[in-house]
Amino acid sequence: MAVIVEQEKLDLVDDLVAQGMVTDPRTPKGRLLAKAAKLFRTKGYERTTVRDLAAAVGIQSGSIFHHYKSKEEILLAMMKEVVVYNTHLMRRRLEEVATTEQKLLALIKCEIDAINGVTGDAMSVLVYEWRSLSDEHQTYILALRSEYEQIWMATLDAAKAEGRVVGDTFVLRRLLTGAISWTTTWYDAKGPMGLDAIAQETLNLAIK
Amino acid sequence: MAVIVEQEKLDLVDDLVAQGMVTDPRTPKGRLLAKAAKLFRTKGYERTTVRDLAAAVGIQSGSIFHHYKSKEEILLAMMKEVVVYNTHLMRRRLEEVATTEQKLLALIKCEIDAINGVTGDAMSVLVYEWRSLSDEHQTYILALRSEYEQIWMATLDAAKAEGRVVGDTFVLRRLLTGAISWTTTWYDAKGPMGLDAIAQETLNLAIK
DNA sequence: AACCATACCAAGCAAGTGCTTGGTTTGTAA
DNA sequence: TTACAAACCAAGCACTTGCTTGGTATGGTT
Repeated sequence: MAVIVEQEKLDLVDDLVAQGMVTDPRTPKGRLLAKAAKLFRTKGYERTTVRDLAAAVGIQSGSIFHHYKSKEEILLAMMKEVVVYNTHLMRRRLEEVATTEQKLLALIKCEIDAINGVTGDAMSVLVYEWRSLSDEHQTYILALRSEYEQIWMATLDAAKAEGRVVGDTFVLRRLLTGAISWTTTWYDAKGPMGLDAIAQETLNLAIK
Repeated sequence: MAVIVEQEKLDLVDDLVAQGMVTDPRTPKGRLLAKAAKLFRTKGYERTTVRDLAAAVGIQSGSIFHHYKSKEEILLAMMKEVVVYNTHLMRRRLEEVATTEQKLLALIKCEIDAINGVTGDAMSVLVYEWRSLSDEHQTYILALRSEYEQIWMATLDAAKAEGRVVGDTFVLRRLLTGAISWTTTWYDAKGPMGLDAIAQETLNLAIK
């Protein structure tokens, strides 16, 4: 089962690579992006120099600019691709379940997975480093995320209509965003609690 | 009533200033610290230069180092003082109520207030810029926060004992931390929803 | 064999960074 | 008036930053 799920993710990556929506992680450019995500997450974007990036992939600092024309473009590409990938993944996962409660759990699982799984580095960067983008790039990423957010709101509103949610769904979504984003700071893959358990506890907060 | 509450805060500041635990905001050093908090929050610590800080308070960049011996020491002092202040404030507020539910609401209100009120700049910096501290200073601030966290855990455990909380209190605290911290990114003082209303919604998530 | 895009190197530049230094002003208290 | 600490200036140093330039190596295609 877990293998099937993982296979689904790989297929999705290949799909998106074929459509030119994300960078192939097996190319030098893709490996640079992955290393950059890891460094930006642990050290922060500003504290990470292009020399750090170059050293991490084993090239000269100037060679970075063969792949990206500026440091900020690396940040932008990273954020763009992680949003695209997780929006597509979420859509697929939603189609696999029927009830509103299951859909809500699916959304929560997706987001917890996104920020603690393979895309965790890029997601953390997306959440915590957006101020390092130029104003126009911030606006661009925000627009990209709007589709993702609409899916969330539709599901929460459905749950509200069924009486499973009390209070304002708008506020609820933002409280959940914070709660889930924050897991990146404390979740320990080697700890006793798995991601599914955390997702279940989060769902318990959201619904009655 | 609001006036009394505000007066209580001012008295607390004076107390802590008298004890040498926080910097008097009416001194040049204190004003520098406040401006630094605002800049660090909006631009980020790394993106804010000592020349930015100096310009904000109207002095030369070199004069910064008369007050603090390094840029990082400003960050450290800011974090230290905001933790001390809010821990003391939380203690006072807890003494004013009796039931566990009231205590929990008091904690939530305190934290939401801390991150969106007068100490909001410094609190946001505390939450989102801790990676810019050296390792030993990170450890130091973490230790400072432990008392604060113990108060939270004691209250959540009491609520759990009363059957008002389901699930693990440890996880609950971290989910709440994230939810509340994140409000800094979306709360709008001019918006329709007040801080008390947000606190109430947050409490509704936490307890049955 | 000729071509060409991809990936990279070696060297360095212009701008900006945190911080230092030696000296000056200002307010306060003896 | 004198004494002195707090607050600040003017100038600049040593270093790091993102990025540029002109060129080279490699592997696949025609």
